[in-house]
Amino acid sequence: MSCEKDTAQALKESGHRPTPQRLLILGALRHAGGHVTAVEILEKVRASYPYVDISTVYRTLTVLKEMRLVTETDMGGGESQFEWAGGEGHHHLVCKGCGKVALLDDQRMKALGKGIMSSYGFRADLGHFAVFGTCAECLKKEE
Amino acid sequence: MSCEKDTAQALKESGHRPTPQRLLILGALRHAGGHVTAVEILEKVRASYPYVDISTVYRTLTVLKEMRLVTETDMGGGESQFEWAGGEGHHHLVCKGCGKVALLDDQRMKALGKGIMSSYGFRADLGHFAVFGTCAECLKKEE
DNA sequence: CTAGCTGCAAAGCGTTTGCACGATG
DNA sequence: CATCGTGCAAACGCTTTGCAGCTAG
Repeated sequence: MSCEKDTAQALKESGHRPTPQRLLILGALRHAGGHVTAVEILEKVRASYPYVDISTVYRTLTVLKEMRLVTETDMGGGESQFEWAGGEGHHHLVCKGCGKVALLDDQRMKALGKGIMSSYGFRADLGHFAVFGTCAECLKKEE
Repeated sequence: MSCEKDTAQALKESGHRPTPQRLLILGALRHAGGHVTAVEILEKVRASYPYVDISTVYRTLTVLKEMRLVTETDMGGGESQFEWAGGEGHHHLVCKGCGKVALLDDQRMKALGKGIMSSYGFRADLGHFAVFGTCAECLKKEE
């Protein structure tokens, strides 16, 4: 796979060492295909490299966030969710009632971002967004 | 002021006792005119009633959230922000660069909420929302 | 050789919980 | 008087930090 090389290169160029731990963490993030918590990353990485520490995961995530390769989102439950920043932005409708998470199409958010930019000159970081509320099912139950 | 009586009434009706601590916490929230953290509430309350504990603040906030008198928002910094749910909804543009917070008008968000409802049947809780990004000033600096 | 990175352990932070005492209706 | 609420202290979960040893350039 060439992607491992690419990210190794990216790390080097920004003055960081491409250690095995970092590459494994990167791999875990890329193959997750969605959000993962720091602990989930740890578990995935430990499958092939058992002596990795949670602090290394956090430190690596900090580096990757600085490089804008990874995004962090707080979805309300105390733990942060991390995600590979490669794909198209996508957003979440988090139901406060049942905890289910649905996806929200990107179009609507892009339009919002454009509007904010033209009105305020503020570049909204809408690559990954969580909207809280109540889903259709729980709305029914409320009555 | 009649508002104290009103909230005392509201507490009673939902089966909770209007204790002095609760009324003080309510007052602190109402007079804050914006977001406050649990600790800020504690400090305000202690000014007139020194032996209040942070756990009481949290417990009261839980009750008030259930009664929908108060909203909670996570603005990224680890601490939650609480706010009196009386006024019009308002939203925040939080700059990741300088940490400044600007206001975003409600109209745009209301439109978003309507769209989400009609497409997904999901009632978005957009009463108080935080959008992260980069402000105009920091965008300039980036170059 | 001299950075930088790691694992381990311990601390930090906001928040929650167990418990006995006190206040409320 | 039975219940609910409180203060205190301790625990909690996620994240960060200090430190000594190791590793890569």
